[in-house]
Amino acid sequence: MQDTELHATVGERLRAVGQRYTPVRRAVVDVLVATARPVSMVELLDAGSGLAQSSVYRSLGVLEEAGVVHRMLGPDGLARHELAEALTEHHHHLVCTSCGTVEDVPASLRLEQTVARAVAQAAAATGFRPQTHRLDLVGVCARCD
Amino acid sequence: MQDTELHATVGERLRAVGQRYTPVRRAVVDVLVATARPVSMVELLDAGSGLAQSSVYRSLGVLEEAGVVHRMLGPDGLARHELAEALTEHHHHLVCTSCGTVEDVPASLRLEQTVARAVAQAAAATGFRPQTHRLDLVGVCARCD
DNA sequence: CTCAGTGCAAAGGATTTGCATGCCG
DNA sequence: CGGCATGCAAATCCTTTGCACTGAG
Repeated sequence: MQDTELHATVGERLRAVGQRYTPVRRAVVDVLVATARPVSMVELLDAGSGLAQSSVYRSLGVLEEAGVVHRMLGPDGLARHELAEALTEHHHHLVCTSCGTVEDVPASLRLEQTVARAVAQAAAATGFRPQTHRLDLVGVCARCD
Repeated sequence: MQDTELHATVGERLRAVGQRYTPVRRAVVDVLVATARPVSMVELLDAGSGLAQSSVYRSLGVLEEAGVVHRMLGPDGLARHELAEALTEHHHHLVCTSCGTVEDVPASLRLEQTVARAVAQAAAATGFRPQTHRLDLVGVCARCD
């Protein structure tokens, strides 16, 4: 997706939930687009020049409600944010237990099909209503190894 | 695994890392065994009669280092602990976005094989050294639905 | 003018740590 | 005896919230 198009989509989604696409929110989205992996608050504050911490937290909250960003928790317990899959594509994570970094890895079709089957099975057996799934590969990244 | 046997194994693992199997640690393990799903700190403190919060945190830390318990973070950002898979068996999680509860679901052989393939692929492509993986099905549990 | 967005500072909440005590080895 | 485990309380750290200011509509 082109950046221009993406920003337009983000704007639409925000308006859809009665929110505006403000400078801070745009700055946050820009960082997320540029990084293309779940980023921590520290990274966001470093990258987005001069943003107030609370504003970033609030922007992320709004963007999350709008379905634009997705929040996850890294192995260190710190929150990480990335663009929602609706704006990127379904992927999984390589979680480094050494440095805490989380990288994206594209999902394979075959794997997804199998997961879908497992999901359906679990749902049928337990009454659980699945919404999405997460597959994280936990280990040590090339840089720490 | 029998409880007796399990406690013996836990004791061994602790000694292997130069730690003792103390009353508090045993109490914590007892709760984890009885619950058979990731439990929050609150649940641990409620279940384990009269344990000091800090002691439980410290015990969990030691047990984690010994490879006896596994720590994860629920959708609410609160830590949850369960027995490590070496002491139970490989399984996945049903994560309820409504109440934050995490339930276990056994892993299917077929799924595991596919995942293993995906893991190997990712490792080869990125230099990532995988140690384990997590598959969480996120949705709403039967009780909240 | 009105109201949402922003920044700063203070509050909140889970987790960690310092320190004194008690127990096991 | 010596050292680790424990409990209590204080300290940390990430995150959230209160409040006043600013800018867009």
